[in-house]
Parts: sequence; C-alpha cells; structure tokens
Amino acid sequence: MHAYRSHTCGELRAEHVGQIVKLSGWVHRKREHANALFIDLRDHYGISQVVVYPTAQFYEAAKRCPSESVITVTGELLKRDEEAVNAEIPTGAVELRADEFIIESGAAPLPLPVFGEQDYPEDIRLTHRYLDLRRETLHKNIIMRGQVINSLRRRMIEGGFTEFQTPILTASSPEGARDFLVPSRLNPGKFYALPQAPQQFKQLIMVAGFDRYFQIAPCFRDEDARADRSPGEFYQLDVEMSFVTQEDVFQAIEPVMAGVFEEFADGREVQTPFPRIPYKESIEKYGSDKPDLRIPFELTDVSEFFTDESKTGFGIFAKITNGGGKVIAIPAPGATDNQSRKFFDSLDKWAKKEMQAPGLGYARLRKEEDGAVVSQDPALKNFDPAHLKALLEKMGLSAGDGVFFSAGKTNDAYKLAGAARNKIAADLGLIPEGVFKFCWVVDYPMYEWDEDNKKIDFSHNPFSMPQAPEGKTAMQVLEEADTDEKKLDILAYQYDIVCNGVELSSGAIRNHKADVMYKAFEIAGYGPEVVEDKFAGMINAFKFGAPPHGGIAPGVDRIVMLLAGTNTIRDVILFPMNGQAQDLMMNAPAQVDKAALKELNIKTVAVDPKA
RNA sequence: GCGGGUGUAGCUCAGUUGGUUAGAGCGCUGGCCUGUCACGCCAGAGGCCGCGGGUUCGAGUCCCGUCACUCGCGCCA
Repeated sequence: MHAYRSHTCGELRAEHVGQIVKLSGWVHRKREHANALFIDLRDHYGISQVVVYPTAQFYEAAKRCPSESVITVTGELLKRDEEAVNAEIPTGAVELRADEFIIESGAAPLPLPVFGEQDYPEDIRLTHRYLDLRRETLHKNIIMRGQVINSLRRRMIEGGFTEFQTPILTASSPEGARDFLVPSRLNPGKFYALPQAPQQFKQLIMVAGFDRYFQIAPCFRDEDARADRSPGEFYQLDVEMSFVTQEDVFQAIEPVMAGVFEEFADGREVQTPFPRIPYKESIEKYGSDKPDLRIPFELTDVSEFFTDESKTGFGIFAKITNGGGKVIAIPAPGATDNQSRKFFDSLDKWAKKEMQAPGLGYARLRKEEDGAVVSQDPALKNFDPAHLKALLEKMGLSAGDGVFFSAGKTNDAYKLAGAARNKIAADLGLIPEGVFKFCWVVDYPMYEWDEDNKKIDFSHNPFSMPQAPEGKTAMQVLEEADTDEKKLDILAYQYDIVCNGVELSSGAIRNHKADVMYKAFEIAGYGPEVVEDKFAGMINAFKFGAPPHGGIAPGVDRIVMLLAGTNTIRDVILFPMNGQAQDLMMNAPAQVDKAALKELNIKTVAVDPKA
C-alpha cells in the first residue's frame, strides 16, 4: 500500500465499503463522543469522516491531536447506519475506522481558524496566507483562477493566436505609471525597468511579421493599491493583431470574453452582443468611462435650468453654471417615499468626506393637493412652478422620487455624479446580481487638457492612431488641428471593455507611422528627441515597414474577481501584497546586505522624516 | 501626499451619561456524554481596552498626538 494514501478524502463512496483504505490530510474538525471520536479529515479533494474508538491504543493521541495537524489514517471503510448518513457531503455514506493512526506533522495553535467562513483581519490572513488558502472560498477561487486562465489560453489558441514570452528585465515602457527599477551589476549606475505592460514588445512582434500574438503577461506598476487594484503586479491577457481595424479586434475578443464568462457564469447571465458607448456619451450618461450598466438610471445635465436665478431662487447653482460649470442631476428612484431624510443627508456627508467635494445637493419630490409636484428642499424650493415642471420632465422624475445634484467644474461635477450614481444605486439595492453587463467604450479623445501644467497632453496611450474621417489621413487630421479646441476634439482608435462597472481592459489601434507619431507627440509638446529617446526600439522599427496593428489587454485578475463574485482583488491572487505593497508572509521588501549593494554600486541614504 | 472608517481575550464582537471586579460567542485546556457531523452539557485558563500624552477624585468611554489595518481621493488604462 502507498505510504500516504490509497484514496483522496473526496472520493470514497458506498462501493468502497469493506476495503482497507489509507487517507492523509488535515484534521478539519474533531467531535469527541462517549464511545467514539470523530475526525473530519480534509484534503484538496474533500472531507471524509474518520472514527476512532476508545479501544484503540492511539485514542488519547488522536483526541489530543490539534486541528490542522496532518495525519495518515489506515483502516476498514465502514458503511454508515441510515440515521448516521450525512447527505451534505459526497462521502457522507461511509466512514473510515482508524486501525492505524500516524501524526505526520502536528499543528501549533492557529493564528487563523481554517474552519468556517468568518471574516478575519487582512494582515493576519496575509501573514499566514497558507492557512487562509486552506479555507474553502479562497481555495476554490484559486482553483477557478487556474481554470479561467486555461480557458482563455485555449480560446486564444483556437482563435489562431500564438503565445509569446517577452522580457521581464527591460527598459521603461510607455504606460505612464511609475516603474519598478532593477539595478544593473554589469552596467554601474544604470537600471532595468520591469514592464508596466509588454506594450512595445508586442508591437515589435507585429513588426517582426508574426500576426496574432497573445500572452498571459505579468505587468508591474509602482502605484498605490485599491480594493480592485493589486499593488505592484498583475496579469493581463495581452493581445496584438496585424492588419486589423478596431472592428476586427472586437470580433476577435468579444467571443473570448463572452465565452469565458459564460463558461464560469454558474447560472449568471452574460448579455451579448456588448453595446458600444462613445466616451463622451459614457461621461454624460454615467459620469464615468467605466459605466455599471446594471444600474437602471442615468444622469441628466440640468445646468440650463439653474442659470436664471429669478426663476430658481437658488444663487449657488446660478453662480456655478454662469461661471462655465455644470449641474448634473442623479435620480434616486423612489427614495422620497422609501428613505428617510437621513439617507439624503448621509450622501451629502459622503460627498464631502469621502469624495472631498463641496457637497451633494438633494431634493425630495412630493405631490401637492392640487397635483403639482414640489420640493421643500433648498435647491428646488423657490423654483418658478412652470420651470420646475419642465425640469422634472427633463429628468424624468415624479412624486416619490428623490434627486441629487452634483455641481461644479464640468469634470468635477461628472466625476462626483458618477460616483454618486454607483453609491445611490447600491444603497437603494437597485443593482441586480446574477448578470454580467459588458460594454465597449469607444472614441476616446486623443488629447486632454492638463490643468496642472496648462498644456495639452495625451489622454491615454500615446501610441494610439488618431481617427480620421473617410478620405482624410491621420496626418492631415493632426496638421489641420491648429487650435487647442480642435486638438482636444481629435478622437483616437482607443477602446475599453467594461463589465458591471469594472474596467477590464483597454486597447487601441496603434499608430504605426513614424511621421504621424512625431506629429502626435509634437502636439503634446514633445520634440522628436523625446520619441527617439524614450521609445527608440519601436520608432526605429517603424521605419522599416510596420504593419497596421492593434490590440487589447484584459486584466486577468479582474476577470477572475468578477467570476468569483468578490470585489477584493486579493481574494483571487495566491500570494498578494497588502495595501502598502508589502508581502507580510515573505517579508518583502526588505533591506539587503551591504555587500550586495556594493556589488551593484548602490548606496542607500537615510530618509529625513521631516522632509 | 490627503480624507473616511476601524483598533477591547488567539478570532468575531458587545461594553449605556466617565463610576466599583471589562462581558458574550467561537477556539483552547480539563471533565462528562452509545453516533456526532457548526454535536451537546459542566468547569477552567486567557485582557498594557493599539501606543503615548492630557482633562478628571476617577478614562475602554472625553481631548490631543501617534501607529497599524482598511476603504476612498490623488495616482494608475
């Protein structure tokens, strides 16, 4: 018989009764009864019940054996009495009578209970990640992650894509985040960068004449964490294709995304085809370029209703709208009827505190005896009746509903309105579960106004191809944009996939023409030397025959996160770092030996706590 | 860098208006129980109330500072 097991803890059934079997696993739970000790023995595959009778000479040892010790038990598999069958588990019809009992590895008192699904502090979970990973939910998530990646890989290969491996030690890449730097021993004073994405490499793979590239690619960015953003590193399904239009990329990727979500949906609905929403429309309707389409209401620009103070009696919004700002209405369906004043006040408080905004005005809409809908709250209280009626029609709201107003500079007003839309929907319970609503967000602007530096800059990836109307070239479009206003109106072949308000991916048709690239950078205020210095590998390659190409890079961690039904990215990563980008289990980052630094020609300096 | 929340037993949490010896559940230890499967019953151990300072006759509770974790803003496709 095998040293450790004849079966796994998940496979024994009635048909095995009478056999001598051997199981190894962890002591999950123990129940001592007058005439028998029951042990739930757990491994990767399941749980089997072991019964130890007091007559066994190892009874005391088994009884004292702590939870999560690893044991090996040999004995006869017994059929359970009818009344004793546990229908909850697949192995519930049988139990293993322990005739031999070996403690392979005892467990010390646990800092983190494995049994049960209770929530525990993040730092303890991360420090003892191997214990947390023994728990059912996390264990399942990690298994699913593997299956999702297998599925993505299979679907890409079936779609005619080839998997490539690009360098980890490389030069700084153009994604705009902070780089992780690695000192070079052989080149004193010089550093590699870890790739923020294999962006330039995958484009160079196209220039090299390969056609359909993909990679489950590790990406490294030294930016602060969020609940849905792991610090330091994450994985993308990185894709690039030659001789394609934006439409070709959509046709290649939409079935992969829809397919993998359907495969793991487990009863949840996946809506296809994915609607396409222009960036501008997304901002105007949802206050965000990652709209949650499950939310059954949209924003309305009501600025025009507040410009004339004589009709509104409300000076604050008049001042904002006349100063070029906007007032955006966010509906709260049914909230006047169903919610207390506290609900409305708490959102205002949330806007001030968490969003660091001036505030979020609100109005509760009630019906007067004569049938007119009015509000006693400040923003609408003194409205001219006909004017109020027109406003309510514009917003599509009636008595019983509530409405919030986000007011300020255009970008700020939409940003707050978008966040408020998400929060209001969540607080009112208006976000349906059990459905994945995707969309493509398209037609991103090529440039945006950089308020800090008072200049035009790239809004996203500088390597996107500017859109040009039929009969015009991209170069012509760039050359004809002779004012800031015209420059800001240029759109790019740049797109995102969003699912349930989670940004899964962005991609673009690339700018593969060297001369257009120089011009595009010139508009953003960068001379040719910047292009040549920063993106030497790519711009040189483009001078030797580059195919038109484009691609996309859906985030693997976020795909798994959505499928696992969690909104914490750490729940789908095997060994994640904490919010401060520390690995509490491995104790990284850490100081290194002076000798190691010397070899790398590096000196560390003390940080002045006051600086 | 900024803002919100949290911090009380190994873990999850309660702790009133500032008032005597800080509680419960889970876990742990010991005992009991003829079959449990979140077993049950009895008993026990276990506390720098995150840390430092202040107010007060008296602080888990109020104030100031600080640290840790977490969520968000900035940042980041």
